[in-house]
Amino acid sequence: MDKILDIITGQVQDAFAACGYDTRYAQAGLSNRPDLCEFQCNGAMAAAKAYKKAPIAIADEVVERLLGNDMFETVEAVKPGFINIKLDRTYLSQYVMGMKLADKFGLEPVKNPKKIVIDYGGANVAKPLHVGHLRPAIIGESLKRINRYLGHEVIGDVHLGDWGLQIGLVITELKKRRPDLPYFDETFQGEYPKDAPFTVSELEEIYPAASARSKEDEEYKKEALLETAKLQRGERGCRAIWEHIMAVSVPDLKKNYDRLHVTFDLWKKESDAHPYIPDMVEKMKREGYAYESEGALVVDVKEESDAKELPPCIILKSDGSSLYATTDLATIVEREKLFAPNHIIYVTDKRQEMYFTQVFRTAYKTKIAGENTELTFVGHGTMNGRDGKPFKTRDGGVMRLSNLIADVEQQMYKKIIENKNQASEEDAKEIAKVVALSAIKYGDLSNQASKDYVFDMERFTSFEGNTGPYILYTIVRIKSILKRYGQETGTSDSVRILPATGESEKGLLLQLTQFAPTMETACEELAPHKICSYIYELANVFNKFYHETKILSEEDKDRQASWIQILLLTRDVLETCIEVLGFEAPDRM
RNA sequence: GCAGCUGUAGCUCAGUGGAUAGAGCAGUGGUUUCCGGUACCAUGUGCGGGGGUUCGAUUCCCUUCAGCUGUACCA
Repeated sequence: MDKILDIITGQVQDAFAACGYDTRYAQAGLSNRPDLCEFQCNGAMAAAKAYKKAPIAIADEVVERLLGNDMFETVEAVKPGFINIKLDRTYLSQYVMGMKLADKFGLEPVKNPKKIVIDYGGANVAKPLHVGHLRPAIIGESLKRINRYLGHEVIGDVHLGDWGLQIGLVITELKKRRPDLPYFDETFQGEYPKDAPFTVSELEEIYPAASARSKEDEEYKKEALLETAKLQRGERGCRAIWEHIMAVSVPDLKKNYDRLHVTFDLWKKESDAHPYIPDMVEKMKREGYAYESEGALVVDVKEESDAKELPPCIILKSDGSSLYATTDLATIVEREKLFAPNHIIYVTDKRQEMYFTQVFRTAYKTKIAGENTELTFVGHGTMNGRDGKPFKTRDGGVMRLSNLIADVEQQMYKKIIENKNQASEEDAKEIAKVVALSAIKYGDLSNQASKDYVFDMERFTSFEGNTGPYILYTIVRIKSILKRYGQETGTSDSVRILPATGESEKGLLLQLTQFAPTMETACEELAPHKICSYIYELANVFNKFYHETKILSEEDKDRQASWIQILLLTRDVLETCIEVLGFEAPDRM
């Protein structure tokens, strides 16, 4: 379906053209003065200079042409030169009916579907997921769903960190604690044990301990670097420990991501890029891109236009081992080979922006990434506590993701129990999980990804205000009415939407028409928060309508049936939106 | 030092080259038979400061102040 704004703009363009004005002045937009109109065109003011006429005179001429167009209820020129438009109610109701019958509510699939890889895990094996992993997971998941909804082919990749220093640290610490293990005996020739010498929780304790010690103890850190290099060279004992770490850690990570309804199509990891490294490095050297500097192998990425000094991109450390950039670049090699994507999107902390600038430039310069492979960095801000500082536990430690989720679920459970709407305690627990997820995800996604935000448990779990639970509440309320009415699905032959009578009803219909443009914008700008503000508005305008309209007791059955259709559409649009945001609504709460 | 980001109401956040800059929370006061009142309605001396471009700037440019972040072998 054509978008309503495009249709209006088309009409206005015709009018501009008929008056002898350039149609580029005819762009219509949503009104920023809802008290005056629904749509507006400001082009007369811009045109005034070019045509040396008073803006209001131009607006008057154009309006003259638009009067009598049955698409519009009113069209008027207002000083200094605004053209204000209200949509005809019959036209609007027909348009909304069209939305209801169309696939995806009339959203046109993208003309050129792209193959997109989204890299948004950022999790490291051997480390539990903590609150810092929340944002990339939530944002990336939503970007994946949005792009997919628009018709792109999207591959979500967790891209685990399993090849860096953190593994060396774990090996080193394990060696200190259990020197007797066969992995550390270089003369050992037999088979290593099948079971890991640690559990998940032990592993989760080992890493932080090792990390802390390496910051104080130079020798210890050197050893860890050595072990990392050994692992990357494929040394048997290190390799075996690495396998144990993977076996213990990956299922646990999956479990935690599942809990967030974050799913990946690929569980690739840094080590998967390892086989591509030698050839890649060789090629960079051969073609003259890479050279040795201060012992390391680097590629220059400076450009004339740079306002600041950009350090070269380090391809290999001076000890010959690979690092973050090595595997990221080799991963691009792999992705080009396996998928030949049009676009790779990285969702990580915004503090890594400069690093990704280096990697992207290196990738293009060395032709690892083709000219048609777009590389995009989506940097997200930090989740802070109420004090405005990075979110911590009460004693100042790093908050585990699972604990955070459990806290929110607990909070929701308390609220839901108070309602006494649930059949059983079991139901209440299930519902609490669903609502808690909406609180966490909506709380995150309703902020611009690039900005820091404050995680406020009280606010996010509230059923009032701009929150996930409020959105869910609205959906549940609609479902409840539909259930009582006895129609929870719409069949195409029953769709009849009458022209709106009240203002709140018209407002609801108008808001519904903005579904497609909102989705498109959110996709283009990689901005899930725009969907949040859209559904928040939609929920508001629905609740206003609901409050003014007694649906179930309406005696005019045609009118009532029409309202039911609007309710069905509103419910479906809301549910589609939260689906692409990455959460769902219960049937009651 | 250099570079980048941020600065909007008491708090948390939207927003746009245009007409009176919006929400939520908190506060206050309301809402005939309530389809879920976890709702709805009313109520607000705010775009860090200063220049510039423009018919028009919170939005674009310059400058200045404040906070945060980054700045070669961590990821």
